[in-house]
Amino acid sequence: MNDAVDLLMTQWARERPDLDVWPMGIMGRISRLSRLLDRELKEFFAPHGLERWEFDVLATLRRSGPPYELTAGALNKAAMVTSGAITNRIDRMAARGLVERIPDSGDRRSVLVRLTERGLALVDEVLEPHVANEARLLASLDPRERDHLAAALRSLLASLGDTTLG
Amino acid sequence: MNDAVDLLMTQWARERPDLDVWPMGIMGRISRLSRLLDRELKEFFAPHGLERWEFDVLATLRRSGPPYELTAGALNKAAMVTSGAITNRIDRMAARGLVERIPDSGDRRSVLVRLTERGLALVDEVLEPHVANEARLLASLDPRERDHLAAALRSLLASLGDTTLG
DNA sequence: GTTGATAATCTCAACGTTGAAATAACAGCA
DNA sequence: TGCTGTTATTTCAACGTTGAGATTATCAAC
Repeated sequence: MNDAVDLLMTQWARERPDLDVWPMGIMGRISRLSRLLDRELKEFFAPHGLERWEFDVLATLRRSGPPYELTAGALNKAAMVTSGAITNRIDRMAARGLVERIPDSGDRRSVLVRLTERGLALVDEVLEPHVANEARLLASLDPRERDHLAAALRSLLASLGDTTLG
Repeated sequence: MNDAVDLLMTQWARERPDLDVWPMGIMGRISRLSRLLDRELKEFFAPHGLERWEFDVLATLRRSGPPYELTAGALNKAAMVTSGAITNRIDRMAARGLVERIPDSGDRRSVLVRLTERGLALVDEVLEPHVANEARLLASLDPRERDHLAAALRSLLASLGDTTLG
């Protein structure tokens, strides 16, 4: 089965036969997959009244365990966005009552962001169907392929230095 | 070697042992890789005076072959963005003299976007080092791993219906 | 205890995308 | 020829992020 990147590479082979564009076979696919999958997740979360970035923040706090709080800095590293973006996200989510800002008694420069009861209930309600939806999107891979794919991606991520969540 | 997604999945295993979150091992990695690689490409193009989206448009036109022109619609499908984004991109690139708008004599609703000499020269100058930079980013994978990874990603992309460039 | 360097967050203007509405042109057909 | 439905592009306000600077707090060394 061919995909859009095969077509793209065929075009390069014709136009620039002097170049071996093999890296595009991986880079191009990661980029296109990321866009396609983002769209799917957006569609999934919309009926739940959530933006994807909101779910990401909720999930990051949820999986950190009780008391479901992290500093703003930890959140922005986990989300791979800038500090300005996290301030903005926390503002909006606090306005919706999903998280609350708590002063960090240990370090007054820091702000702790804590899941409210409402935020906790929402993420726990959405989590299982979300994972099921992700499984649906990956259903074309059999279990062996999944493991190999995850392993290859892990090795690439680690080689690029992505070894901590913040 | 572990990566950030291993940590994330460990947290879920502790907090929600009832759920098998295996899909995150693939979805999370594609998402994080896409961000990391985007940053790297941005850094690569900056010294060449190019934004990543500019290079994408130039490359799409270049690989389509002489006369290096495509409709605005073909460009927005290839770039996976909306029509509004493409109008904006063409405006800016035309202002920089990298592309020009040509009326489509066959269909007056369409606009053909054509690489200028300057745009052609620029993309041909940047292409080889760009591919070399991509190869550097993927250098941790040996040739067999590359092929397997590309094949798994192709199969996933194709299963999601990404089989044409526009 | 003051100084200087570092760190965490917030602020805000610039940027680019989205999504929907507007405009213009095509195609088929009565 | 005149309708009707569809397609291609542009327009534009709303949205969220970036990137840099401002603010406030910490820490180590003097």
